[in-house]
Amino acid sequence: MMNTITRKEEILSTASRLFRERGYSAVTMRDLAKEMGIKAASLYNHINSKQQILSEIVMPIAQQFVDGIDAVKNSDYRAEDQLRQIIEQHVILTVKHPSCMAAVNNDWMHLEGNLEEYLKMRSYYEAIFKQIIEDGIEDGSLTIIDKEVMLFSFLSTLRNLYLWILKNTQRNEDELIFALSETLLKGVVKCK
Amino acid sequence: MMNTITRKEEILSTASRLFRERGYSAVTMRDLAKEMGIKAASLYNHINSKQQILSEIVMPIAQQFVDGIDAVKNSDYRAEDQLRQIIEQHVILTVKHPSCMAAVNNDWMHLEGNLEEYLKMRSYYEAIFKQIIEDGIEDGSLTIIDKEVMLFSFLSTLRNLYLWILKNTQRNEDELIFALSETLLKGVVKCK
DNA sequence: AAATATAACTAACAAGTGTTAGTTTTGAAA
DNA sequence: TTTCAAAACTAACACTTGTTAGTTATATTT
Repeated sequence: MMNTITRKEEILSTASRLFRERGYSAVTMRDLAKEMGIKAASLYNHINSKQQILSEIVMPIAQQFVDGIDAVKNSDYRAEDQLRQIIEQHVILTVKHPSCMAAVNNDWMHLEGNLEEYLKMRSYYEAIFKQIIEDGIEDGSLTIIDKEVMLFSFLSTLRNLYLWILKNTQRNEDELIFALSETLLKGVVKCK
Repeated sequence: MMNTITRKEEILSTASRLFRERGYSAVTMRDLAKEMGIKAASLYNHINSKQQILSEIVMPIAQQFVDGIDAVKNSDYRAEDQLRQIIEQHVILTVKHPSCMAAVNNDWMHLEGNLEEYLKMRSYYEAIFKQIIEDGIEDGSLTIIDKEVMLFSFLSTLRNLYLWILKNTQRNEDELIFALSETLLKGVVKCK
């Protein structure tokens, strides 16, 4: 039980970086191998297919998001704070796996065996997110102009987070969580 | 001077749809041809290369965004309303060309001859956007927690707009502009 | 009807694709 | 030092890629 990085993990992390830079289809097994200093055929000692690489990058992250939003939804916080927790969860997972997040957002359509399962998880995540928004409307803490637009705006910003994190590596995680929560929840115009 | 759709325009619009659905690299010239009911070689009577198709989809839209934000910046409106105009411009352009917007966002890295030019336009656009935000801070209309995060959040939502528009074809354009402006500018939490 | 330009076609190319089979190297356990 | 499994290698496969050359069909103009 050691903490060493296996060759397979190395493949997954190199692949996720290349997928982010060029997209899944534009990365060949020879590209990936060259980046690791080996030959393409050698990759198959560790993985079964290119498809499997994508699945192993995307699916575990998708599962973590589903588990995370379930935990938030089942917590005793009020809706407004549940939204803050969702933001926090996004920041934490994205800081940990920025390139995997890119694949989740941009390369999911190239999943084959897991496509249906992935889409179900995605719908489920959005449905719970929407329920939390509706809870907030009901308890009176949210002024929603349009709850669909709000959901869309939150998800857009959160799904793009990996780009922000790759460009601003130096900045503090807690600061980001705070700034994002304030910006998304309270907006940017001074209250009158 | 007729208003008929040329075969080349047909190629560009079919290609942009396929690029949106599968990504540039995953769409072959044979896929594109089959979608149009012809053979791949026939495409070359109208275009010079696959690369050129991508350029002709991405570059004109990028140019329109640059021109548009210049017009906004040079207008006499106050910063807060300039932000509303940027949102409006995004909605209008995205409703008109949703699949092109997808290519601008997701396939720009596969530009070859125009990559540098594209990146310059993108940087320029973001710089002007940032200036408008700074104007708003200076004139006191914006309470900015973090202006970088604000810029990021706005751009993330606006760049994803094509997804919203493709899913909500029935909804009114002006309604969307209003809802987006309110959500992004004023946030979602009730003012105290 | 003849001529012409446009746009389709078939066939093929050279290069690149994911993947497999079989072989050699490597490095730790015996 | 020998043994042996893990992981690298070379070579090749069947297929797909963007693109070109040369030819035929289509439809408009003369």
